[in-house]
Amino acid sequence: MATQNAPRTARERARAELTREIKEEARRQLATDGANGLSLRAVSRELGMVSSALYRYYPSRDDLLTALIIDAYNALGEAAEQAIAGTGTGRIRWVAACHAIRTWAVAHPHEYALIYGSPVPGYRAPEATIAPAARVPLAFAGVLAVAVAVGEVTAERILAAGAGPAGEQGRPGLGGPLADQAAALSAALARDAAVGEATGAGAAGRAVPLAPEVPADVLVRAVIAWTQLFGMISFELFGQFVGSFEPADALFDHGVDQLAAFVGLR
Amino acid sequence: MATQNAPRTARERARAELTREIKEEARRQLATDGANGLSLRAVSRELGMVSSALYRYYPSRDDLLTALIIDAYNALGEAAEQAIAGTGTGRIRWVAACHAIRTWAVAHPHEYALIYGSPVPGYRAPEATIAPAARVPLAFAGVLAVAVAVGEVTAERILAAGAGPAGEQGRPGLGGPLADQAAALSAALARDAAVGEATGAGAAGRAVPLAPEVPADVLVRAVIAWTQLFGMISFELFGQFVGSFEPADALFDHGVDQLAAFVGLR
DNA sequence: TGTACATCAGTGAACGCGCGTTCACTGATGTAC
DNA sequence: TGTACATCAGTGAACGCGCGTTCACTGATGTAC
Repeated sequence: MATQNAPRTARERARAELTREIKEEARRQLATDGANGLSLRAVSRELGMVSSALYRYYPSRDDLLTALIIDAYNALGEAAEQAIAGTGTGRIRWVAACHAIRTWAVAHPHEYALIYGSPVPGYRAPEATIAPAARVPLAFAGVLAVAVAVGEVTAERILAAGAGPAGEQGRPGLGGPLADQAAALSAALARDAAVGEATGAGAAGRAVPLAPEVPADVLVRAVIAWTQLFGMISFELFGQFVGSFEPADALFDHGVDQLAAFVGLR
Repeated sequence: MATQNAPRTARERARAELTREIKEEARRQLATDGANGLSLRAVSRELGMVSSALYRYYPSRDDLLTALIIDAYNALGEAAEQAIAGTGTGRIRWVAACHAIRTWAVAHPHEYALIYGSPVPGYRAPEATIAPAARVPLAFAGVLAVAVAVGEVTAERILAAGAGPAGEQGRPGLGGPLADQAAALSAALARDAAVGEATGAGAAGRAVPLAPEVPADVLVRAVIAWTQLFGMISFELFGQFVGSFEPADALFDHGVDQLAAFVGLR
């Protein structure tokens, strides 16, 4: 989508400002009442305007929710991208991205819940959310692609020898001390991986594979690490660690480290 | 808590039956409207009774929700326990539990969301949910404890040599080809692990460590695998895989296998 | 076995509440000439 | 620079809705003697 033009008139400036304030207040309500408790009336009340005035800005409650979702995906995506932007080895960048994601999530637990928690019943995410949602997976895939290109993925963790452009299948061939751990990919899984881990294309149809140079089994390991990252954050934020691993800092640091190694990053 | 006595009188039978029906209908509504949409009025309407009648069974909406949460935890816990009950190596039992958990989650996505999704805002889980919530982690810990006892955890993955009762600390000592992967635990993490991974004691205060014979670093790896398992299931059910790894069967099988190896189970 | 009383399930009306959304309106801001 | 008209932001009243919970009540079921 094209970038918003800078507001020219006073009206446009006021509109941009109020749009910002509406979302800000809505986020505040998200924190106290959750996504289902988000109410146009409450937002307008808090802003000192009449509820019907909000309809000049968002045609319905769901549209406001969509705006919040998009903002959240973008904020998280940007956090990850910025963490990666600095120099460093693939592993350092990977780990930095993981930490940036957690930091954002801990700072914005309700926005995190909005995008990674249980779906809001009755709400169907429109296509406009797809691209922002893809930023995080794309960021990880980018790190991986570079790391593979410059030889920063430990060879012994890539099975099936050459594995080439990872297309058809990554068959055993085994070898190395990690044999049992690095099981061969099933045909179905190799196919999924070949299509591209992190396209995020979703409803819009499958997009191009984004990291075709990354061997399928490395890509699959990255996906596993990706799910672990968000599993850990969700457990932390949603209270599954209460009484055991809390605060979760030490566990998180260790887990991220372990899974970076698991992916093969050095 | 003591087991419910079998109903003696017709009244008691009718009450047990209606209680069951109320929860059944409530679960149905959970599936269509989510936890926040659960309404006593709607439930009673569907059961052909007046809304106030429900208050003979549950003193408030939140109490009904609590009952559903407890049921869900118990159902999931039982699924895991039964999968484990069969004979087999530690690894086979571990993997079977993972699959049983996913199967249940896929079959009951809304109950899964209730217990592992974003917390219901304004709802505070009472203590009665703690024990049922602990069943799954306890089940995994049990598998692990047995596996360690009978020597089914691959030695090279246990660092710090003897590591003994895992109490004080699991210090490096490194060795083996997995050196970089099996990083030393930080002091904080070793302490957490020593207290016991899966007590689930939560608000009730920390319970006894449940697997003191399991080396701390193995326990921590198990926790990492545990978070990965639920991360993968949540991504599948909450729609993060849309367009890429769907259906997620192949990815799930592979991930579970990889992380069982990661834990050290053979 | 039969009666008297206590317990309990379910009724129906009512309370007070907040919600999303529509609509005809007023008055301020912006634009074309 | 000044006027005439068009655009747009915000108002206030109203619509119809569903919710949780309370309360005094009726009538059926269970219990003690």
